[in-house]
Amino acid sequence: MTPAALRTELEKVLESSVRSLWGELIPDEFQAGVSGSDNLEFGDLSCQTAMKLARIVRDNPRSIAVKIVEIASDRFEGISAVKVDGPGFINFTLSDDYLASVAFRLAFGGLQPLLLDAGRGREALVEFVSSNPTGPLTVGHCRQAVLGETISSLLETVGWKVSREYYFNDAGRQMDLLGESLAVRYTSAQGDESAVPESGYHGNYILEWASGLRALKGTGLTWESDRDTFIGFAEEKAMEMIRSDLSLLGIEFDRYFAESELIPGAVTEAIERLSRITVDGKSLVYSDDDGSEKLWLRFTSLGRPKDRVIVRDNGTYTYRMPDIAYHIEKFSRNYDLMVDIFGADHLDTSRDVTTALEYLLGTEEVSKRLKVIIHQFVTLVRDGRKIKMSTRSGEFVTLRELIREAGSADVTKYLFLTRKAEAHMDFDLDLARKQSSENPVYYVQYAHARIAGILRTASEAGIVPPDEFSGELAELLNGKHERELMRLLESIPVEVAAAADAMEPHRITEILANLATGFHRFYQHVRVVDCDNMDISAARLMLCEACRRCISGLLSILGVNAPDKM
RNA sequence: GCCCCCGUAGCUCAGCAGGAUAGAGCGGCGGUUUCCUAAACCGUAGGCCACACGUUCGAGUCGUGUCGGGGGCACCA
Repeated sequence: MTPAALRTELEKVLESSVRSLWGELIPDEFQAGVSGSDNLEFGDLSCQTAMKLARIVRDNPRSIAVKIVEIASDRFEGISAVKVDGPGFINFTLSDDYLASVAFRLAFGGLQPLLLDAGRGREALVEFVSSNPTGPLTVGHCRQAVLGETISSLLETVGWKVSREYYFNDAGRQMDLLGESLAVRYTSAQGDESAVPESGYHGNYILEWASGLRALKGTGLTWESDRDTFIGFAEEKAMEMIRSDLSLLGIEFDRYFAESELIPGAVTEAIERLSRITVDGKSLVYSDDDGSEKLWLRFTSLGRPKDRVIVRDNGTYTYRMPDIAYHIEKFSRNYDLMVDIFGADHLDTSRDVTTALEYLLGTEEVSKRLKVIIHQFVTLVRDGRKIKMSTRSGEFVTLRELIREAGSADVTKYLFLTRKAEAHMDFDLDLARKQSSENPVYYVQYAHARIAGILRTASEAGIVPPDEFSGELAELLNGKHERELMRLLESIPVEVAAAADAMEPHRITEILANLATGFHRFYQHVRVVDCDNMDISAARLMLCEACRRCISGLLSILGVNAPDKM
């Protein structure tokens, strides 16, 4: 039985007991929740349902709890003791046999087979980074890249089939500016910056592109007659740069989706669909009376704060419109779940897009299938001071520089994932560089390396973990420290599934830290390799292996190495 | 102007669908290595969970308001 199944089973037994006791008093939606207890004296699992039932069945919670336990107690599986405590908590103690069997399964099959198969057979599309090809990725993109990748692999771990997609704008004004910035650098022999348009791109990487372009095409190109060459070359170089930045984090996208694929067909169609919708007798799309091509979307009729321009005077689209078309396209691909990961600067836009989609596709459809995660920005801290960043001016810290300064991609990824997405984050470079106990990555990796060391020593001593589960194995592990560790291991699949469900990867770093602490404590109190007690050594070795596989499995969700030596 | 996030130990932050005595790391103080990695472990001090009101058997958690801090938003994307 998996930890998830045990809890579900327990809840079912409790629910059916409650219904058989109080029948029609109990509402249809009633559920008996079982959760972990944080205090050992209250057992391993706990149910608070008696308190919630007090008012419905007009009895005191304690006597309700006692009644439930009386009729249900012989139907609990994997439970060795049930007790009513305090005001009416029902507390369960997990049986030694069950705990040892979970550890055994972890040791031999790893974490994944024990996870709730929440995503089985379903497909998800995760869109992230989606930075325009105008230069190297920055610190902000780095946080998003790490979040998106980790959410993707977290979903995969619980059984989803995940596609990672990168949407980029290759058709807008920014690409013109980029091309022009390149043209200026290309034309002036020293790559004189003064001529670069003020709102253009000033980064030094454009100098390298310029000399690359001169090497390839000579010096005869001009911005006036070779616009497409400049823009095309810049885009190609920028995408190269971005892919290589992403590879530093071990990220590969399944698809790069270009905005130009949607223009004009899909966008025109989306505008038509929107203009057919009327709210309070007025079409959602309207134009000014001056005869220009400009079109507005009447967001105020949809409960949004402002109407927005969707087509400019010159016939080009503002950001929102292709994005709406892109989302319609994504919905048509029939994913069960679409996740958008955006920075805080996209909040307003993203809500507009979501609102428009709700009117086009139905509110329920959108809220069921689209999940938008907005993450707050990162501030870099170096020598105790915050660093200012801005992309267009060229004063920014790139993802590449960040990883180099932090010391490794592992540290960078892990530190980003110690905060929840929606919290502002100070990334402390000085802390990242410290190879000491202050740095949480090393704490976890050290636990893994320690276990690997034990396994090496054990194998030299000829001790191997048992290859099948038996009641004797559980008896060998009935010590206090063994039990505590098994209890911790047992809770991990449930917590990982919950983290995946909530799409909150920062919980994984929490779980890892707890697991590392649990193991270090065990290690301190219990000697594993002992040639005078081969049976007990083998059993304890199995526990070590279970820990090791959990740690490496969780680290691999984060894309972080699990070293065998440090 | 509109919107978002945060306010929990000296510092950086967890706290999973409201539950039993509020947690971790770092820093402080005091301990633990004839033994599988001391990058570890154990103990200890340190909290009106910003404030007020409300919802209820019960609030760090939910609601409203106040105060304080951070950030975002334009026919850029």
